[in-house]
Amino acid sequence: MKTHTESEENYIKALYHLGGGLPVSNGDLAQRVGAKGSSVTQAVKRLGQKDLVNVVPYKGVQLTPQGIRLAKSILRKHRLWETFLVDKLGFGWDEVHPLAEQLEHIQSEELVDRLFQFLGSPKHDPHGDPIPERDGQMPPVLGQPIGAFSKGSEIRIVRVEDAGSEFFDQLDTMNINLGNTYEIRAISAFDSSVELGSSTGSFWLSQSMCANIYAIQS
Amino acid sequence: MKTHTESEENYIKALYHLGGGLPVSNGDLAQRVGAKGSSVTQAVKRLGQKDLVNVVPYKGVQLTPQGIRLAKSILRKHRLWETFLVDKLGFGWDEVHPLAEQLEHIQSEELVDRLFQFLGSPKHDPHGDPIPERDGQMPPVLGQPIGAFSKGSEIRIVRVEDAGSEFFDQLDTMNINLGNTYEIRAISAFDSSVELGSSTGSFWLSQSMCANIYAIQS
DNA sequence: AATTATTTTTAGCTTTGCCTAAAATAAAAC
DNA sequence: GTTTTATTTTAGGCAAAGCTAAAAATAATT
Ligand SMILES: [Mn+2]
Ligand SMILES: [Mn+2]
Ligand SMILES: [Mn+2]
Ligand SMILES: [Mn+2]
Repeated sequence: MKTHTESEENYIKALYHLGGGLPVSNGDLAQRVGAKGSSVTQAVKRLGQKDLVNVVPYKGVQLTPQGIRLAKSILRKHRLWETFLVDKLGFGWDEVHPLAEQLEHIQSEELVDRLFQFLGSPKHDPHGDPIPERDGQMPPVLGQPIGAFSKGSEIRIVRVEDAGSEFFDQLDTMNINLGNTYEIRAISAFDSSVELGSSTGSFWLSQSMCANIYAIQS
Repeated sequence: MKTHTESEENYIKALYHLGGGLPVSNGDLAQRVGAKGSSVTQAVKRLGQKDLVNVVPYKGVQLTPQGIRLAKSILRKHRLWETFLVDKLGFGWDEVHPLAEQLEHIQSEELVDRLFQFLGSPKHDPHGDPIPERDGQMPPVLGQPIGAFSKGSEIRIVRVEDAGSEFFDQLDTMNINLGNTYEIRAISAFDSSVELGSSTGSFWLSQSMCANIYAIQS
């Protein structure tokens, strides 16, 4: 198991996020990692030499099985650190991403294993995203967008999309957290907004908000 | 408050360790960071441009006040992470240094502050080394080498030198830990080894071991 | 003081990783 | 089926960070 640079790991993670094993275009990758297309061209060339990706010029880049393994191990670290930051250090879930972006590159199998144990062997991170297992297996991606439920459903929030800090601020303002349960009281025929009810009252959620909040029947 | 590369930070930390603010020779610095002299020459030139050091060619390199501030902040992070790894994740004190060497470069004031709190505002790390305060103040460097105490003294182990993994292994084998208390039962006139006694029995410590273990009268 | 030995710097090269601008290719429009 | 547009790759630069080998400066010995 070789050692990789931070840049390389960020490319691998971006590729996994965009394609999950399928080919990704130069442009999309450039956008994701925040670099110019020309930089991406040479970056993936280097990754190809390390057998982490397959490159077909003008066509696209694709993770190899080893690349996928690496991507998952980085994602595992990222989400474990996010869990640590929120559960143990009390960070807000909107603050942890950039920090995990750094911490995910710390190299130590032992550290990851111990962190995993210390956190109580979590299956999902503070946003409800699945934390890859040690062997690469992925826990289920939980929930459906709130808009998918019908009136009268009892639901529990299990996941939120990473839709930017304004979105997280809105969640905090509305006191919406993972684990909260609501009843779907009404669905607007006009703008598809949804009225959620709980013991403490009820409130309306815009269609945009609903699309980024995932729940399961409870 | 600019952002620095990992390499730069390692140079700054090495300079602080070697000179603590006083001039350091190119050779000593090269040895410490594990690079060749020529690499060091340009590295310190870069650091000089950032006003972190003063360089006098052929004479030596010296940390500026800003350099010292930075060095302390890195040391603070290093020792806080070591404390985390030992206290919370159960690592042995011989294993944590290389990991802290990576973690010390994570950039976030907020993270350091929260970690500090989470660990119970520690003043010393798992080896008994002082953890710099937020403002740069240094807690006292505790203890004297065991060889400095006289027969009959009641002592408590408060610090150990970082003298390599074999040293730590020996400590573990002998079950010597920070906080342990002993009575000095005898001091060999032949080889300066020391007999330490406790409720569970007694044992002899070589002069080399004694020189790397620090204690206070208790 | 002159010579030798050590240390430090310079010069020149390499790799990673990013950039801009120009050329080449693929996709879309006419 | 050309022509135009968009995407991708090449070419050429630059900075950080390391290296080796040669030159220069300092320190140590005769
Ligand atoms: Mn990252
Ligand atoms: Mn997450
Ligand atoms: Mn380090
Ligand atoms: Mn320490």
